[in-house]
Amino acid sequence: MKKKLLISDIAKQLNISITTVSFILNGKAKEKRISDSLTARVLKLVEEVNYKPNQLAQSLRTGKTKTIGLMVEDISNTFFANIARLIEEKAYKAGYKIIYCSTEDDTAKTRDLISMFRDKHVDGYIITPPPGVEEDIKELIAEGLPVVLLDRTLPGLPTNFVGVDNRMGSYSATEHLIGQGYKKIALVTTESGQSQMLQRLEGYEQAMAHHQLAPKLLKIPFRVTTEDMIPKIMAFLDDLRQRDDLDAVLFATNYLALRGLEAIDKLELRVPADVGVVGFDDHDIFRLYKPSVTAVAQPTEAIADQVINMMLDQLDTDDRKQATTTQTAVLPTSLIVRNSTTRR
Amino acid sequence: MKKKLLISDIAKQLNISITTVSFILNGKAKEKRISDSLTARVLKLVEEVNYKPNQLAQSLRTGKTKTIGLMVEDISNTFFANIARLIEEKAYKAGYKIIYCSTEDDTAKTRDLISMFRDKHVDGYIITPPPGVEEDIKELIAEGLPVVLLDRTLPGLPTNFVGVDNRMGSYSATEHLIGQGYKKIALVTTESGQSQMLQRLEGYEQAMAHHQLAPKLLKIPFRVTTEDMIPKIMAFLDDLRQRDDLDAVLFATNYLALRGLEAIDKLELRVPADVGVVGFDDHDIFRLYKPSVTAVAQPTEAIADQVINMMLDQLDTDDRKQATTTQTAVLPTSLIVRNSTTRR
DNA sequence: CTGAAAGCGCTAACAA
DNA sequence: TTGTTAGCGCTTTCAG
Repeated sequence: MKKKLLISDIAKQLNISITTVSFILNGKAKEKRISDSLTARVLKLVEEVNYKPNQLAQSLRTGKTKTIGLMVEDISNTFFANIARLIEEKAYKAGYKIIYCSTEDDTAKTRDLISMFRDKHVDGYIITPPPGVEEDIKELIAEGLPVVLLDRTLPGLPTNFVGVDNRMGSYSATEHLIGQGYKKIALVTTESGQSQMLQRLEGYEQAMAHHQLAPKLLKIPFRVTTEDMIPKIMAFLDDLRQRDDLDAVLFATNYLALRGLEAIDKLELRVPADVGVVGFDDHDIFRLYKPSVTAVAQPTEAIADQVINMMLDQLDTDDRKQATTTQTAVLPTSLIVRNSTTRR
Repeated sequence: MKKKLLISDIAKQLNISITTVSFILNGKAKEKRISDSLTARVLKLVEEVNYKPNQLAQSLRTGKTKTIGLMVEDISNTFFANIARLIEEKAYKAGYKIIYCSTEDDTAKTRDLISMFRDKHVDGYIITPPPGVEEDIKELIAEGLPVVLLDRTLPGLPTNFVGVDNRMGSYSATEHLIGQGYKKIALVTTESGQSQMLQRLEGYEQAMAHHQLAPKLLKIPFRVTTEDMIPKIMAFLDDLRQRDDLDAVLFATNYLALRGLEAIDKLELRVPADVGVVGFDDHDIFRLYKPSVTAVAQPTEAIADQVINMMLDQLDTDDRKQATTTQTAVLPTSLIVRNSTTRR
C-alpha cells in the first residue's frame, strides 16, 4: 500500500517551498513570476511521481468542489438518460463532475436530494423540479448558488431555464393527425400541474379548437403504477370507441405512449388504420415497434448544450450575485413522422 | 444568505465544548458517558437550527466519504440501470451515497474513472470491469480498498464477485428452443473475452453438442456501432437461411437481441414461425414487441442485494486487510417463455 | 521569486 | 464528563 503523496513531499524533494508548488500547480506561476525552469521541473516531478492533490482538502479550503448536481425526474427514462449523458460529457470537458439522482417527481425526495447535494457542496444545481420545491430552490438562489431548471418551470419562480416549446410540439402533432384525416383525436396526459404538461395540453386544445374538433382528455394521476395505467387507458379508449368517437391518440409522454400501445394492442385496435398514434418524446421502441410510432422529438443535444452553457456561465461569473438576470432557452421540437399516423 | 452553522456555534450556544457536541453527534455520548439530558439538549438544538456538519471537513479528518463508486458498462442499458437503481436504494439505507459512471467497456475510460473515484476518495468500488483493468483493480485491493466485481470476473484475479450462472442460462434457453422443435439454432454474441459472454457461449455449445446439433456462431466486434450491427446480423442470418440452416437464434445480450429483431424484420422473416428468438437479459421491449420475446432473465434484485451486502461487509470489517477471503455469489437465471419461441 | 503561517470545519487523543 | 489542542492537506496572504 503505497503512501499517499503530499504537496509537501514534492516540495521537499525539490527543496522549495510548498507555496511555490501550490502556485505552479494552480497555474499561477506566471502571475507569481516563478521561473519557467522551476515551473518545468515541478511539473515534471509531479508527472513522474503521479502526484494528485487531495481534492477533499482542496475543496475544504476553496469551498469549490468542481461538481454539479443533476436531478432528473427519472434517469431510467431514455429522454432523461440521454440528456444526462450529454450534460455529463460536456461538464467533464469543462472540468466538472456530475452527480445524478432521480427525483421520481417526489417532492419530499427531491428536497432530501437538494439537501444532500448541499451537504456534498456541489457548485451548481441542474434540476427537473417536481411541484412543491419552490422554496428550496428560492433558497439556493438566495444563497447565490447557480441553478438551472430543466424541462419544466415552476410557476412564479423566475429562474434560468431550458426546455422546449411544448405547446407548439403538441399543436403541430395534432395538426399532423388532422392533416392525415384523423378527426376524433384524444389526448392522454398526466394529471400533474407541471408546466410542460400544461403546455402540451394547451397545444392540443388549440389545434383541436382551431379545427372545431372536440377535445377528449384522459388525465392519469401521477402516482399510478405502470400496471394500473394500462387498464385506465384501455377503459378510456374503449369507451370512446364504443361511441364511435375515436380515431387517433396523442400521448403526452413517452411512457404514456408505451402503456398506450399495450392498451391499444389489448383492445385489438389496428394502428394506424383504427387509431393513429403519436407520442411526445421519442423513444427507441418507437422506431422498432410495428408499426413504427410517430413522435414529437426534443432536441436533446441542444438542450444539454444550453443547460451546461448556462451553468458554466454562472459558475464563471463567480460570486457576483448575478441572480438579477435569468436566462431562458426555449427550443423547438420536431415531429418525426412514422407509420403509426400514415393512413393510406 | 444565511451563514453556515458551525459546530462551534452550537457549542457556544449551549456553553459547552466542541468536543462534547462532536461526541454526541457521532453517537459516542454513551461511550463517553455524557449525561442524557445534555445529549438531549444538544440533539434538540441541532435539530432546531438544522445544523449539518460539513462533510468535507468530516471526510478530510476521518478519511471516509460514505460514498461508493459504481461503474457499470452502460447505465442506459435497462439491465444496468435497474441494478444501479436498486444498489443505490439499498446503499442509501445503509448511509452510503452512490456515484455512478458508465465504462462503455472502454479500458482507458475505466482506468480514468477509477482514478477519478480515488480522487474523490470513495470508500468502496463496485465495478463491471472491461478487459485490461486487472492491474488497477489489483492495486485497489492491495491498498485495502473494498472492491466488488459485478456481472463478469477478470481472469486470474480472485475478487469478491456477484453474477449469474450464464452457462446454465444459455444452456437452458437452447434446450428450450430444442424442446420447441427448433434444430438449426444460431448464437449471436460479441467478440469480447468477457467471462460472462464466454460462459453464455459455452452453455449454448454444450446444449447443442448434447443434442448432436451443429453450432452456428456470429461474433460481433465490440466497437461496432448500433447501425453497423444490423447489416452484419442480417448478412449472417440471411446466409444461413439461404442454406436452409436456420430456424432459431439466441442473442447473447439484450441489445444484440434488439438489433437482431430489426435485422429479422428487414429480412422479412416471421417470428416464431420462420425463426424462434431468445434474448439474454430481459428488456421492457420484449414484453411489448410482437410477438413478445422469450428471454433469459437475471435476478436483478437479488444481484443488487448480494452486491451491496458484500460491499457493506467489507466496509464494516473496517481496515483489517481482510483481502484474504473473497466472496463469490453466482445466482440462477430464469427463462421467461414468451411468444417468440412458441410454435404451434 | 519564495517562505511562514493562518486557517477551511471537524475528530479524537490526551488532560483535567 | 468535559475542555484543549493537534492535526487532516491544501490555498493564499503577507513579508521578505
